[in-house]
Amino acid sequence: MSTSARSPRGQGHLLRTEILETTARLMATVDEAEELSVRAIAEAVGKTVPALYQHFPDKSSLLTAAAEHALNAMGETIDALVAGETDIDRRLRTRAHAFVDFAVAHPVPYRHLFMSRPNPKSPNTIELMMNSVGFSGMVRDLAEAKEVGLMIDEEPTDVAMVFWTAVHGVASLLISHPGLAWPEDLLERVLDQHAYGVVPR
Amino acid sequence: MSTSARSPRGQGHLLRTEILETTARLMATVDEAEELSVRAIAEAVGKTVPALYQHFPDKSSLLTAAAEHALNAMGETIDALVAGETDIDRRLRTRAHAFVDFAVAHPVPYRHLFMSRPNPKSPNTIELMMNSVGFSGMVRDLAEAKEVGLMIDEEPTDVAMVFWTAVHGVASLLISHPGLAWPEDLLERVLDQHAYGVVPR
DNA sequence: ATTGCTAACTTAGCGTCGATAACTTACATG
DNA sequence: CATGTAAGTTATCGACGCTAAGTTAGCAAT
Repeated sequence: MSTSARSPRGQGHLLRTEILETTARLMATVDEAEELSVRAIAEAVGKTVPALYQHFPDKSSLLTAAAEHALNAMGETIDALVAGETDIDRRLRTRAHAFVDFAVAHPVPYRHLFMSRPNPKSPNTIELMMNSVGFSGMVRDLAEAKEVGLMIDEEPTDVAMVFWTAVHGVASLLISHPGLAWPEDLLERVLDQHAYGVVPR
Repeated sequence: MSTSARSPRGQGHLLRTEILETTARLMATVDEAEELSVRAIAEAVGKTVPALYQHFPDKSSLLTAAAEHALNAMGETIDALVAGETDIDRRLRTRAHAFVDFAVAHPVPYRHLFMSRPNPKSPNTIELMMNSVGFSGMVRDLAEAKEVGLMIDEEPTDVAMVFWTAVHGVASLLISHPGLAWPEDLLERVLDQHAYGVVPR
């Protein structure tokens, strides 16, 4: 087994970062996170399997941690996109689109984070999402919309959760069943229905 | 290995039914369909592993076929519930509730059918759902709503897909993250938002 | 009644996997 | 220079999906 050089004393945590980056990279080469074997990851990193288990309690936790990297990147993307947008409605739609775009572009981490059974040894992925994906920003937008009279009198947090539930539904179906004849602009339709409803005004 | 009697000549397909029923039963004892091992299923059936592989090309197809049984049962439940309901709005809400109730009550088959990567060797699960879960009935309801002026001028099939996307989002999140602080009556909120929107009237 | 054919299985085993106990080696510190 | 311990490796366990090859039971034709 060809292994890379050992880290200097006290720098063992460097390996952790390398494991995460390598795993995140390998995720893009596969259809489902679980398809990655610990052995394959270890070989790509240049270490042996037990070396990985010194940094992560089990395979699932490793995959979750690697997927978080991608998630955080999405959070920053959304923040950047929304920063230049003053219109509240546009801001909310931008968030939704960025989220679905991320899911479709990175189905492996998305599926592992939001569509798999949560691993009790890993942090709760929904809380993760709320902290990293600008959920609080979304709540803020909705609160502002309510103040300006653009939203009905509901709790912004509740509306945000309902909103995100639907957006997740879109992402989830697009990922699980690509190539299916979804209505064109499914997301826009979902957003419109959430905004105006289907009962005639 | 204690195996059961061999089927009479030409009745080998009897085993297939028994495998499916046993697998469906075992699914309720586990947190995820993939946790069931082919060996465990074979033992519960009272046959050996290769006997199972004469009826299903691989493990995933076996699990899918077993999950369909439960799905069809749900379809019949929905039909029965809806039959006695004349109000269109109530009928659509009944469908949604029955669907989510099924998902929460049978998370293992639901997850396998709608939240896993589709197996090319198995029938498309979304089409399965559309045929078995009263999707066409839902489209009919929406068309009727449109005729009576209860729904805006949109294609009923498209609206049904958007509608179902959101309902699936609810089911998916309730399953993947139970015990989380979802808004009480999350589904009712989703349905209301779809009906009336969040933009004040 | 015996033989042959084939459906309905079983035996045995391959390669892979996640995980771990037990050992080794390099290095900072006294 | 001795030594403790961080940072790894070696070797292995039990379970898994799957399959090639062998076996047995029952019906059909002679």
